[in-house]
Formats: sequence, C-alpha cells, structure tokens
Amino acid sequence: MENRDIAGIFSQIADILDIKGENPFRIRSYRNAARAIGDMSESVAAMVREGKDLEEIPGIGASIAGKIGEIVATGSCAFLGELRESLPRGLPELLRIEGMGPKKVKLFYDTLKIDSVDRLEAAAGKGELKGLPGMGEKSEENIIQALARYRAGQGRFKLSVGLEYAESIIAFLKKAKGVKAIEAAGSVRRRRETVGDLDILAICSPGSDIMERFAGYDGIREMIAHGGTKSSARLSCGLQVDVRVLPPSSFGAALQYFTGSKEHNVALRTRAVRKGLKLSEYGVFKGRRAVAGPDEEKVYSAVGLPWIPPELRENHGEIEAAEKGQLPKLIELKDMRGDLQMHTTATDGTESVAEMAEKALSLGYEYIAITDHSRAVRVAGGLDEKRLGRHLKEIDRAQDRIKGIRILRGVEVDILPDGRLDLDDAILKECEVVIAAVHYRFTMTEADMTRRIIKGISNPRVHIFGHPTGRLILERPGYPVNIEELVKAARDYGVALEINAHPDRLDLKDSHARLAREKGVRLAISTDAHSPAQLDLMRYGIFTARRGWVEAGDVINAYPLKKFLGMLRK
DNA sequence: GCCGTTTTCGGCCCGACTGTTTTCAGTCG
Repeated sequence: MENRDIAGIFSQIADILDIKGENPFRIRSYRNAARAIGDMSESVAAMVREGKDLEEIPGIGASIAGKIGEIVATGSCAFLGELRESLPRGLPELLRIEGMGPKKVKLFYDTLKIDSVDRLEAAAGKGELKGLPGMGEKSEENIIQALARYRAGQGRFKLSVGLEYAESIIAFLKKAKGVKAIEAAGSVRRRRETVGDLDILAICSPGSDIMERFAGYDGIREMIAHGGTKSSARLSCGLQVDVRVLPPSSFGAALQYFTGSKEHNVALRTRAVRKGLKLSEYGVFKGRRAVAGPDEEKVYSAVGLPWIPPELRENHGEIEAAEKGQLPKLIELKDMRGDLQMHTTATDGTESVAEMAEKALSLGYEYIAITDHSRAVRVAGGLDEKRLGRHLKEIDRAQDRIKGIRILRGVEVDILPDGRLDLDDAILKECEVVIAAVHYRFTMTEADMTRRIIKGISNPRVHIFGHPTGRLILERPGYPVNIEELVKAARDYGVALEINAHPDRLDLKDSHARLAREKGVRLAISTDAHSPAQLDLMRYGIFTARRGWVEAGDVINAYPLKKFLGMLRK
C-alpha cells in the first residue's frame, strides 16, 4: 500500500463529505491528512508495520490514525465504503470540473438527477441548468466551456514549458512603457515539476502600456480578461497566463502570496495571526498600519522568519526550519563542477565527444563523463564490449586535443531483467564513471524490479544509478520500485543516485531526492544530454534538488575533480 | 477531525471574482 493510495482514500472521503454538506472543518482535516500522507517520503504502511506512532504526523489524530491502520491491514476503509454507498458513484468526479463545487454538484443532483460527467454535459447542452436557483445563461455557458477543457484533459504543463513561456513573456513585457519590476510567481517560481498556469506580477508607473503590449504577445490564442490591473490570456498551447499590475507598496506581499504554495501561505498566515498581525496579498498589517509589503524579505521578517527560498514553500517543514535557523543552504547552478551523463554519436547523441566537451568547457565545467548506452538499448545502437573499447580510446583522443576540461571515460550500462549488467566487468573496469540504468522490461512486479535493480547496483563496478524510477513526467509513471529499499541499498553499496535533469524526467523527483539525502545517500545531478544544447538543462536538475532540500555537499559532481574521483565507490 | 506559548473546548486563513442578486452564495487561489 503506497502513501498515495492511502492519501487517495482520504481525499475521496473528503470529496463525499463535501457533497453531503458535512462540517467543513472535518472535511479539511481529511484533506490535510491526505496531503500530509501524499507528501511524505517515508512509507506510512511501513510505519504501521514497525509500530510507529502515526499521531506524530502533523494533521493525523486518533481517528485518522485508526483508519490508516485499518487500510494497511485490510486494504480498504469501511467508512469510505459506507460513504460511497450513500451517493451515486459519479458525483465525486463532477468536482474535478472547474467551477463545480460541492454545492452545485448537490444542487444538480437533487433537482436534475445529474450523477455523471456525461449527464452534466447532456443537461448543459439542452439548457436545463439555467433557471435553477443561482444559475443563469452565463453560468451554464461557463460549465459547457469547463466541460470542454475537462474533456481535452489539458491540465498541467511541464515546468520547462511554463518556465520558458514565463521568461519569454517577461522579456517581451519588459519592453513596455513604464515597467519598473516584473517577476513570475506561482508554481513556476517554486520550480514545481509541472505547472497549471503562469502568474506574472509587475510594478508599472502611471501611463504604462503593459496590458496593451501583453495583448499583442505572439503566442496568445484568446484574451480571457483584459483590464487595467489584471489581464488573463490563454496561449495557443492551452496554458493560461495572468498578468497583474501592483502598487509598489504591496509588490513583496503579492509576490509572496502568488508564489504560494497555498499550504505554505495558510501556515504563514496562521503564524501572523498568532503574532497579532494580518497577512494578505497587500501587506502585513498591525491593526490598520502596514508593517511590511513592498519587499518580500520584509514580509517574512515581519512574522519573525528569514526569507524562505520559493522551492521550499510547500509547508513541508520549511517554516519550522526557518524558525530554528536551520534552513538548508540549497545547491545552486554555479556549484556544479561537472556533468556526469551524456551521449554522443557513438550511440544516440547528435555530436562527437569533442563537441560535447567544447560546450561543457564553455559552461565552465571542470570535468564531464561521456556515458553512451550499452548494447541492450538496441534503438540507440548501444555499445558491446568491443565497440565500447574503441569508444573509450576515442574519448582519450578527444582529451589529448582539448585542454581545460577533464573528459572522463564512462558508460551507461543496462541492468538486465535478471539483475546482471549488460557488459562484462573487464571493460567496466576501464571506465572511470559507470552509470547503471534500466531501459526496458518495465512490466515487472515491484518486488522483482527492486530485486533486479539492487542486484545490478551491487556490482562493485557501478558508481551511479541513473534515472532511478524511469518515469516520464505527464507521460508514464515509471516502473514499480520500492524507493526505500533502493535508497538503503544505494547507501550500503556506496552508489550515488542520479537526479536526471532532463525536464521530461526529473528523476529522482524532489521528495525522493530529499529522502535519499536524509538517509545519507550521495546524489549526482546530470543532464543526460544527447546534444551540446541539452547540457544547458542542468538548471532543471538543480531546481529539483533544491525542492528536495539538497545542499552542494550532498552532490558528488559539485566537488572538484580530485575530491570527486575520491568519492566514487572503489 | 485536529489542535493547544491565552485553550482539552472552541476555534479552524483571507480576499477577490462571478453571476446572480438587491445583499450574497459559491468557487477559486
């Protein structure tokens, strides 16, 4: 039983209680519990088995702890079963539609017997919704639109998509008249792996034409709202962008507010209230007097905290750490001394060893590892022992020609389904950096896959385990692997776990990176570049590491060459 | 249902927007 399964049960309970109009604070408790469990890196099921006290987890009390015990023991929750019986099955799904809350779901069900997305669509199409209490033409039209978006499944976008649009729009808007400051807030600023929309905040002098200019941005499909202080547009890719113009007096407070997360803000606001202050997007107030607002750092200091990096703002303990002066000193892009995974024309990369090295040199790296695929990756033209031997000599020749950067002989060797490596030890011994990875046969049980991987990395030739879960963000969930066991094995064998920086992967993800770090496992952050340009993707790995509370000292390729080589498993 | 540096009972974040109202409910972030 995974944490997300347990969290899912409590979310469902909350949804049903919501529709039934239960006590909203009781509902919030279930939602808080669901989120607390979903975000934990430690397995709750394992905690139960080890007899640990679940009530230690903030947001979990006696009642929910009891239900967790039941869920782990029996695989289900009787309370949820009863609740489900009490309502038509399709009702909770209706909450997923924008603009549909528990009250409307109940209203539509009570009056029109709408109990599924299909029925809602039919009723809206026939114009049956308008005329219900509180419903008019416009409300019905909005629901029709929301249904279309729901059907299109256009929910979230990869961080790289959101961030690159944000950067492009900001550069474009900076050229408007009177723009004094402009910044992206929201999940893009927190560097979440996916983003739902963009929030761009600006300070402008009177008479600025920023909103007119925004309407002329190339990628806009439609303007949703167009006012003097707030405009919203949908880009042709479907991403929504909100631009807000703020008075300088509240820019910092607004930046804080719109950066979120919601949970971080709730916690911060609760803290403000305890100090007799009121925190909103307009500032921090003592009575009617503003004590902070223009500057984000001062918003935090007003509630007695140091500034907290946006990547940490998830209410995952950052406020408590800030309070004790124990925030991590998060790793930065400039800490990186090398890149340890990249491919060349020897397999599926687009350029030669020398061209990759030249680009890495221009990025200021001290060293790189060239790590082409082993033969199991057929589509990439993976290397067998003989070809790898020749390729290693090619790496040496490139090193002879290029000064100023150390080019390490490496390979990305597959872990076969039985746990053996795809290349023999003799050739692996000649590689200075060996990354082990899984590229095919994902359909194994979790137990089998975990065994396969642990056997693979137990080979003393292996230094790093690459893209540890095999996921592709928004595309495939990854193969099943027991992350706790993997982390433990990595620590026991002295193998570093990779944070693959490719924005389609970000694997390890933030919470897993944090778990690994807490358990004393070393990390490697690498781009997995297949072209020189992809070496620039390192920043996404850094974002993920920062979200995982990772410091430079946790990352092997943030050390100088000599130290780095000394840290590799012998 | 959870929680406690005023509390084991009585609170639980705050404000804007939308669409429908004639003073506000519902939803969202």
